[in-house]
Amino acid sequence: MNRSASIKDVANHASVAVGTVSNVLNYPDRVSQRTKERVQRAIDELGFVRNDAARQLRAGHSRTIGLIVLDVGNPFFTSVVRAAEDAAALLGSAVLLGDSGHNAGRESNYIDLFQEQRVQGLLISPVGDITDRLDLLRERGVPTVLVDRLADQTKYSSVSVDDDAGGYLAARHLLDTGRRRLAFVGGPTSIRQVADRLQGAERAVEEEPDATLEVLDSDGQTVLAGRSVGNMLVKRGDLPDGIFCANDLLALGVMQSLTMTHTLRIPEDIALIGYDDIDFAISAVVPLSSIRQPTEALGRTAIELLAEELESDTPKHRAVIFTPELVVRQSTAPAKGSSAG
Amino acid sequence: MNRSASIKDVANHASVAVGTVSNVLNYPDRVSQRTKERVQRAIDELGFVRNDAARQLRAGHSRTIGLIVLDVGNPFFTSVVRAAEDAAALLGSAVLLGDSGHNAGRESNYIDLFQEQRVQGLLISPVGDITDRLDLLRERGVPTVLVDRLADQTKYSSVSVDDDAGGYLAARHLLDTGRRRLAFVGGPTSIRQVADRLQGAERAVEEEPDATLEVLDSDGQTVLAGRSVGNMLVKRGDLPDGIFCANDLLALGVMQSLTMTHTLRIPEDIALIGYDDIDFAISAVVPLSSIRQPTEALGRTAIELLAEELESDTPKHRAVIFTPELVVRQSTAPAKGSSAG
DNA sequence: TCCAAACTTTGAATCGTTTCATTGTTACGA
DNA sequence: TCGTAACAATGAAACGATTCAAAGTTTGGA
Repeated sequence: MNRSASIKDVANHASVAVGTVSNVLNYPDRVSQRTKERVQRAIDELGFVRNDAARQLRAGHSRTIGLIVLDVGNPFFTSVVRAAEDAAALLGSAVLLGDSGHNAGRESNYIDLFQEQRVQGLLISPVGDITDRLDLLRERGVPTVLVDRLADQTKYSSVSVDDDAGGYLAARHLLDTGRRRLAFVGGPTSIRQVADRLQGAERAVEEEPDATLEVLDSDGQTVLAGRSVGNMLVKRGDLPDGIFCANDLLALGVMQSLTMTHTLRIPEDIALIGYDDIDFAISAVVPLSSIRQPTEALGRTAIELLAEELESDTPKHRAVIFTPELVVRQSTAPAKGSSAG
Repeated sequence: MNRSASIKDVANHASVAVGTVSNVLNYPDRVSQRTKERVQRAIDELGFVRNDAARQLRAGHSRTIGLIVLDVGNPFFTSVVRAAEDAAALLGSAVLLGDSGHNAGRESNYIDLFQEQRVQGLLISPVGDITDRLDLLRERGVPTVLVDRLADQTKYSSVSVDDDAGGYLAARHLLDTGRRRLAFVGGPTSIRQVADRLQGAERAVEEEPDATLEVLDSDGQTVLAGRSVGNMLVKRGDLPDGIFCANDLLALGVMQSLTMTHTLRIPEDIALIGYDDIDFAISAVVPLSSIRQPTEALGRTAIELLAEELESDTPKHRAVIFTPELVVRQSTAPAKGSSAG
């Protein structure tokens, strides 16, 4: 209804010039105590709130950073988002969050929106290969940092996690606790993350001459898919003694089907390790060992890399790759008296 | 680096007036085909992108709606957010998302930010009682709709879910499937939602003279808390034949501890029903019956109520209360030949 | 050929803030 | 009393898009 108060209204009400009000807001040291108080009172009485659009128009840029993730519902991204928000707050910037939901159309809409908002920069976990679009952004002076995706380092900075190392960690842990007949359960290896984790696991297994690794395909990355694989194993017999699942949901499914038999025990008969360390991992029937990704570091570092690009004019990009972390719980406790290492 | 192109640059490049460029963008029908094409070419060549700050300054308001939720990681809110975004898109507005994380400070920061952004309106699931703050917003002409919280209808519109009805649904379902010795497992009843669900359950139990309801307090709303309660029950003996948990995590915990004994069967010996219908409910060892909240409807309706307030000058508020829905799965299958209803 | 109506295009004014050159004020030593 | 340095306050210009009254152009009937 009644248009909100402007800096001009405040100036009139306090009987000062608009420039003075602006100084009170932005450079309090330049203003005398008396004036400051008078202006402050006017601000309070009128309930004045800065109009960010006008600020931004004058400044030529906003104080916001765009962040587009593939799925806010995914704990991995939720955690990244939170860390990014906190890191951005330290720089005095706010984060505009967009959820593409793995949908290129939504992703594109958010990029449009953020461009119109003149965000300072963009953090994005892209749906597909949108380097063309990002190249354009770069030309327009919108620096971009790729999240959870390795980038052409001559063009972009990026933060990602070394999935090969994660796979190695998981398999190595199974081997270290005495297991030798390993199985890898994962969705289609066309998913880069799955392929990398498998590759890392193979690398570990090759270090032990007497160890083997069987690859079991799963129909998706869900609890139900894991349960099918588990049921298949139980029916088939000839069980592995250590199972590495490409994510925790699969692992929980496998755990359900194995424990449902009431004859197989975890970890005594079969050790089980997942990936992602979701909240549920610790509360599984048998607490699930897992590989934790440093999500907070991802979010924080993404903002820091963006800040670097904003500060320097020399376009020097960096690809920061984090190493995931092994989280040991009961599901991989050593089988026999062998030392836990 | 190179300041991005303005509408003036486009006008020069196409040899037309700025007003014409604006018309091409906003009222294409007013512009001749020839001119339109010329302007469009200039736009493409210069890579012109509208400056939203300038638009907004002129328009006096933004085309964004603020949405502050308690926890984006919570599937309940994730779903609400998504629905709100889609509904807002239909109105040509974008949603600015803020995650208060149950923290009043963060919440306040977001309100400040959104006010500076001159959002058209605010949807909020408030941390505590911030009606003072919201009253101020209302005076300043920022309509607010409360989400998942019943509001003073003379002042605000709100969307919420009837937890009493949900509790009734759950308990009634246990009774309908032949159970008579019921137990309610929930965190502190100081949480309104928990208290309401319990109250609804009590209402249902009172309808059956031979039914009883035992209330079991839990230490929080987690899987682990549920497991403690389950373990306690198993140790104690004298088991109920139907358990209603105030949320699915508790129910999954209870399920774990009961099935771990390998002597109790769900649903034959004890039926179990949760609340929220999280993704995991369907993939539990025994698929979990639950109460589903209409999250999409919540998000959509919140936006619609806001739109109503924006359109009419008469401040007429509405409190829309949704009724949750029973989702029957195996965990509450009828105990004995009794008809499933 | 002329006129009026319909259609196009123009460009100055406006939104609210920040910036900054200019003007005004104060304090103090000479 | 004067001069000047330090400090305060002023207000016009600028940012980029939209609006709208006014001016310009086209069309077609008389």
